[in-house]
Amino acid sequence: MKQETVEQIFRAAVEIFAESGFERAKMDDIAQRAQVAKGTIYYHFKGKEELFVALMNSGMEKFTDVVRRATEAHQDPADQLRGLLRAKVTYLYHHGTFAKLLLSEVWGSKERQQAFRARIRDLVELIEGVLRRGGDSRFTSSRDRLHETAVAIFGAISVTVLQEIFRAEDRELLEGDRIEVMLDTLEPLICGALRD
Amino acid sequence: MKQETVEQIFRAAVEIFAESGFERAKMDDIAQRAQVAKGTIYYHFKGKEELFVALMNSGMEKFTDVVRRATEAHQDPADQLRGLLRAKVTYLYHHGTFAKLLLSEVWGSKERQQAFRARIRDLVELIEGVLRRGGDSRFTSSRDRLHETAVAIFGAISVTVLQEIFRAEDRELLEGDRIEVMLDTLEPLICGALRD
Amino acid sequence: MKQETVEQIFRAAVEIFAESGFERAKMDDIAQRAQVAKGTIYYHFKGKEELFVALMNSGMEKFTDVVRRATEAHQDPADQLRGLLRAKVTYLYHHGTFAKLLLSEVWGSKERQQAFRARIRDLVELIEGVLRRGGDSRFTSSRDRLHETAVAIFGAISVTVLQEIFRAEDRELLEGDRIEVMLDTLEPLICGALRD
Amino acid sequence: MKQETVEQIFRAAVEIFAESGFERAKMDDIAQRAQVAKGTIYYHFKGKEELFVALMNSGMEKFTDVVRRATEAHQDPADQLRGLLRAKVTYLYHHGTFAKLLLSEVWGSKERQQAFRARIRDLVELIEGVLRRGGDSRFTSSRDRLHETAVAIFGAISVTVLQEIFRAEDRELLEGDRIEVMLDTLEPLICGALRD
DNA sequence: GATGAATGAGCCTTCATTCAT
DNA sequence: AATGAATGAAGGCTCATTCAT
Repeated sequence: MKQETVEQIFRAAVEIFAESGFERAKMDDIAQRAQVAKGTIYYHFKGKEELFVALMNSGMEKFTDVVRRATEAHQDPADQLRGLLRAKVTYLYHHGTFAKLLLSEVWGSKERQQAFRARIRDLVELIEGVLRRGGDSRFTSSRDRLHETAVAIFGAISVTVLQEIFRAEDRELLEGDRIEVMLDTLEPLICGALRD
Repeated sequence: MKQETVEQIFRAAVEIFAESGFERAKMDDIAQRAQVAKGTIYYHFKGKEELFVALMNSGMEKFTDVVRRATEAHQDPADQLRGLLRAKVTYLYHHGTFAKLLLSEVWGSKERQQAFRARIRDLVELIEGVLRRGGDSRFTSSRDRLHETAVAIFGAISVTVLQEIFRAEDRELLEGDRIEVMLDTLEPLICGALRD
Repeated sequence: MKQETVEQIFRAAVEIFAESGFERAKMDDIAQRAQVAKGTIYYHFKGKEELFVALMNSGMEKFTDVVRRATEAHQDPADQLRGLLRAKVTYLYHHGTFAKLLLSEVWGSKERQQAFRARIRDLVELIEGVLRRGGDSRFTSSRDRLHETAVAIFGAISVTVLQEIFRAEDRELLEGDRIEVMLDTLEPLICGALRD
Repeated sequence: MKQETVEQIFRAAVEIFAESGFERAKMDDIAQRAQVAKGTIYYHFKGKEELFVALMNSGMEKFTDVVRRATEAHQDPADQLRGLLRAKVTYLYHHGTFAKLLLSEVWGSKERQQAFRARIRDLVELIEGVLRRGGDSRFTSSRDRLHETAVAIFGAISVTVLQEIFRAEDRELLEGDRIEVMLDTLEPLICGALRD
């Protein structure tokens, strides 16, 4: 069993889905990009939906892992938050194709999207955990709104990176130092959450 | 010329588009909900795309107006920011259908979506303006990252409200006081932007 | 609303379904034969299945009506049975396309086929009624097996006609007097049912 | 050369074909039920069609043999007819899966189906032979319609049994004495053919 | 202004068959 | 002998759009 084939399909699928969104993405295009016959996709995945879900789960898992590791590399909650921030921004900026999917295909009531949101919750909880540990060592008035705060931070980061990605696409270049600009922008905003 | 007919179509379209997203929304359904023949829609709009764009422009205009008025009702930048925040949160929470569209249909490279992003820029610039006025009165290191900060704030607010909307839908109720919770959560985060 | 279009589709569908059976029949072919766009079929019928069922119901209704009228034209049970026999044989022989469907698409457990069988039951009950009236006037040992007898008669007639139809197709001609041969063959067999 | 493998495929194929009919039957399902890889089927049979034909021939052969033996066990034509009747009814009732195929896959103009009909002709000729011998001993007006009569008898028996099978499936039980009921029903009908 | 029947390109999915191992 | 991954032609169904009335 060529694990390779599945890999090819996976890679092609991320690209096509990201370029066109779930609805407009054509199985034909995915097959073509993967250099595989259309039937081959259906040999490995039950259908478009399943392929997408598999993709998202795998993507979110990788993403969350990277962010989690960057977080756990530090002890101090403030450092953790900064590590998390940098990891998330960097990852999303360098996986623009995934970043677009992240914000465009989550919303909606279909199962697929609900499953997606469930995976995002893991990430939000990661943020929440850091905030909680940060808040323990000091007094925090928002102790009971940690979850909401984590969501807001998640949104701030995601939207900021996405907007930078579109900016870069318009100018047809990805500047490395834009990451630093985003970090400088987001850090004060977000780290305020530990001080309140 | 019945302006009424166009109104009916408009109202139906917002609902259908919000329920299903642009791609899944069917002209048939819009026609049915508007109690109009399908051909009638095409008599008034060039096509699905145009109908959607018209909708978005009108929606964004109303939305931006409300937020702008709430901002300009105050003098002090901090009050302005708080006013803007409350207005945006309240509006989005009460126009969940519009809120969903806002975050799900902006991303993508199609003209329609780019046009949409252009309208969002107005809103972001509104935020940016407040930040600028707030920063003028003090020294701010992020003076040159006002735009990025505004985007981040926009994202934080939008995602927070959207997540609350889904939460409410899961529990099948819209609690009024959730707005206060969101405000309490977002205010410290966002207003930090004035203090940095 | 052109009732005509539906008629065209109907006529084309009977032909195609009869030629190829339900499974092999292609919507494309039906559309082509009906000189209608494929979408038009779907505008009038929910799908292949529904089209087929509509067809069958309409076909069986017409068929049963003809047979019923031929039966009720007589008073004496024996005459009724002969009338029924002649009507059924003649109708099936002249509607070979329908006759084929009758025996090839009834068997199977799908809903469609069960619905079909339900319609056949009407016909069988018609036969059963004649047998009952015929049996009342004499003593009949098979009084309690009237239904089974009716089914057997139904089978004898249907299979006989169908075999003649294939015979005719092989020889590429439909001989009118074959009907008389079939009647002469079936009458003694079937009318025996009244005498037992 | 494992004859066993072919046996497994054969057994699985009968089941699947009977459950779904030729068209809906999937090679995948046959392979799965036979606990064999799909390729294996193609190693032993040229394709779906050939597999089915092999099946039908083998099935019809077995069936005809049973019926023939039951017929030849008697001397008197009337006894032969009764023996034939009992054998056919019993066999079909106990091989419901085969019985369904018998009536659903014969009709149609495809080679496969014509080949099938040729095999059925053997059976019909068996009946015809009995009738001829029966008629020899007496005077029979239907002497020249023996073939047609045999076909009618074939149809009466087959349809009756099939209808009983479906009845049994609906009630989810196979009653042994239903066979006697069918025999009691069919005997008078059929044996009349000898007396006319 | 409004209608709704008709259109047909487009897309997802199925499945018999092949073939390298 | 047997396998099962890969294939691709085929077919059912959708839906935005058109147009005669």
